[in-house]
Amino acid sequence: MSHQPGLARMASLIADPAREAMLVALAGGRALPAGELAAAAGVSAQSASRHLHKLVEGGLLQVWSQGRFRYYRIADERVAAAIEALCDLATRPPRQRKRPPAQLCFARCCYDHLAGELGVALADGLAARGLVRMAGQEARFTGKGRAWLAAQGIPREDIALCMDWTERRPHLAGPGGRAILAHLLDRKLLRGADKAEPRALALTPKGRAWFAKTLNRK
Amino acid sequence: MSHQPGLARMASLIADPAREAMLVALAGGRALPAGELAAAAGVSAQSASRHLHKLVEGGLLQVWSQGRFRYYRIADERVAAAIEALCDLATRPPRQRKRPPAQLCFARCCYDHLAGELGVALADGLAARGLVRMAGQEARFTGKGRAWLAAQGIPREDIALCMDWTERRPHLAGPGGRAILAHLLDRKLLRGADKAEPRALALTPKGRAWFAKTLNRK
DNA sequence: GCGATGTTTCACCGCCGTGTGAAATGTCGC
DNA sequence: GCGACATTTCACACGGCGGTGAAACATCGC
Repeated sequence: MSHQPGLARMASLIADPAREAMLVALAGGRALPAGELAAAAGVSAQSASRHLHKLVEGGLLQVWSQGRFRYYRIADERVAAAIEALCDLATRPPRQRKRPPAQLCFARCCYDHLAGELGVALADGLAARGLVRMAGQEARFTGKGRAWLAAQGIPREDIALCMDWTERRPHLAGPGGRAILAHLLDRKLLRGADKAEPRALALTPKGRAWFAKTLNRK
Repeated sequence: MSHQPGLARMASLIADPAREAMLVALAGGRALPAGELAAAAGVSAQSASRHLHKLVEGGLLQVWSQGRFRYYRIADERVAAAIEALCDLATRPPRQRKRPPAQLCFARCCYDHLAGELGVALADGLAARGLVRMAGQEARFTGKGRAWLAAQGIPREDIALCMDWTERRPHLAGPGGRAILAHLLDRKLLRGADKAEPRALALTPKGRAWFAKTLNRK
């Protein structure tokens, strides 16, 4: 548990509306005196002074005294990059929903077989146990695999590989993949996760136990 | 003054030690249940629940219910990028001093002429007033420029351009640049800014007035 | 020198956010 | 169904942080 206390500390420096306004005002790279920054942030000179002191102490700003003026500026490009990244986050709502719901990432139907994290994990687990052999775009059950199918009561069919949309790794498809998904649904190891999203699948309690046994056992 | 209140809001979401620990624990991309995140952050389950709720509401995390467990994960790559940028900031101290002091950025001697922001501003200002014509790596005084030199009492010399180290833009160099700097120092419009840094220059009060007049007037 | 201006320091107050304990909700194993 | 477990909700008290006013400090123009 090696903490990185600095992360929260840096964030807390930006987490104030007045300091945010100052940093945004300085984002162009120009140096501005304390008074202008106070006006930009809409706070009194005293408040601004303390805010600026904190930002300098935290290494976000550099200060440069010139006569009775004190010019503040962004310390370096990394500070600007962090501010930009947070700005990107803050103005993100439109894209926020573009990402597929987490349910679809975890487990879903891909045409007629199991995809998502669970589908990839199943393919990996069966391969790790030597039940399936994967080579390039091809896959087939080994002898052990055929015995396992029989023990599970899953009809033996040819399997293929399908590149996963969210995981970018292959999962089991083809007639064999269809048979496995049918088996999982039939034995109520999987169920529909959401009425509004018919492709999303969720594990049942029995299903979790089955996957734990199937994937974890050496 | 178009605020971007979201920036401070996003930062405040990260600005808590417990939430920082949670985000760091999730930074690998894996999804973890609330209990594990509570343990990772070293807080009680109630506190963790509220922290996680805030992170989800703020769009930093996505939650996915599976039975009595609730799995949380980083919402998307942009969140990860922002966290990484802040982490970069937090672990930056060694490099912090690598950047040239602000004094050197503002005004300094470059061999024998004026460089830094002030040098670039002077070159731009003279060009904008039609006193200097810049073309590629070449520069020369115009007729108006020669009159201005005479009025200032600066001897007329050929000028060259020098690419600025910090500004990445050209400033005036060569014999003319040297004469200008000598004039500015001689009339006490500029002075040494720091004993420890002989190249750093600072404006005197008179110098500020002179630059304001020289640069701002149409 | 003097007043004016830009900036900082100090002490005080109010508020928001967090931790905590008790209790409610939803889900699993039996 | 019942107890166990993971998680959430609620109400409350504490602490820290920011805003404000008064005053000190530094510098410029004259």
